[in-house]
Amino acid sequence: MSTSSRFAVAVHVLTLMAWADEEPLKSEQVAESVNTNAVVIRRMLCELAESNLVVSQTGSMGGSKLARLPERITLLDVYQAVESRGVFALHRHPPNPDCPVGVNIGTVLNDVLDEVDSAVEGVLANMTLRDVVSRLKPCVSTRNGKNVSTSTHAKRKQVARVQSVSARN
Amino acid sequence: MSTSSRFAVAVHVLTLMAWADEEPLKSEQVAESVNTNAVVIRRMLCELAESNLVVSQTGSMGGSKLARLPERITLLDVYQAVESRGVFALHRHPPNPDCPVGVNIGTVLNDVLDEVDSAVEGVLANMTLRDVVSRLKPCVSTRNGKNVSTSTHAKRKQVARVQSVSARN
DNA sequence: CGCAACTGTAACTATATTTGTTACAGACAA
DNA sequence: TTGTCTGTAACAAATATAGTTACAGTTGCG
Repeated sequence: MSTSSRFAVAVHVLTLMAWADEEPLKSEQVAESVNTNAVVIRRMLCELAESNLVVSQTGSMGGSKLARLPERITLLDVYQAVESRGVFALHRHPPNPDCPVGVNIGTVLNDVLDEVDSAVEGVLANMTLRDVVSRLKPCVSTRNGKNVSTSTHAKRKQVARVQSVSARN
Repeated sequence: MSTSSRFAVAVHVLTLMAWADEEPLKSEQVAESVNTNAVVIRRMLCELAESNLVVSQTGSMGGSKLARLPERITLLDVYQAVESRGVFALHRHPPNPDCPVGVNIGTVLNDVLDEVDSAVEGVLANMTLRDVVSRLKPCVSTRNGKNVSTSTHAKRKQVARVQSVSARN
């Protein structure tokens, strides 16, 4: 369904910043954790900055940090900052207006899709970045020593997620 | 987010069949209402048949119809038949396992994304094809005379949906 | 000042996924 | 046995996301 990992990456990025506390992070550092190119991160940081979730500083000693405390950033904020469209799309081309079903199905579908979107938003509104960090902490052993390598990319339930298995060059 | 209209088209197709009652519809007829190519429809009908939502018959006088009554087909059935992945995707490439956040964010995200998926499924499970048809009927004037051309493809809320405005060739 | 370290952004390329098309084998009713 | 359909392969087109290179503009500091 979704072919984009924008939400996942955005949460990852902001979690890094919450984890780093007030220390500004450089796009290069973030890119290393996310395992992607720094420009990809900077692009996303711009979007997050437009939604006032992060603040960035240019120049030497620059970097980005959260614009407010992690408990004041919900995953809904993140979602709205980086995903422009709703969960489902309507027809690529408008259906046939001469068909009694075709002419009206869009209206009905819109209602359904709005309900779906609201449900998603409801879930995301109930979790903050602070919650994410809390859920993260217990995994990272006791903060000293090396971290226990829990199987991160386990498949969720039986649904196949878009997730490349390939290691990078 | 979703770049696919599979769910919308599938609901459209099945609604046509519910509307047609027991009369088998030809892929060509369905394609005309959906405003696409008949092969696209046949492909989707195969998926719907695999999930036992429709039955098709080859040969002359063939066509497809619902495999059971519209009130016994939920939109969740439709969703599961045509959308293979969950609402959000994880990272394309696994995050850096040497980073305390990177190594664990996947686990946390999986939990969140599962919650989202469940919410979506909950909404879809509560609506049947029969409901869709009922919501459709009031729009189609009184079944005689010409249908009132309600603005079908209105944008939902303020979110931009993937929806081409272009008329076809 | 002038350099070095960063961000912001444009312009591409590479990948992935969905949709549209043409073509044809096989099923089936009359 | 012929004409009408479905099933499906094979491929082109369209769309969207992600990755890359390049460079202008900011900022801190010697």
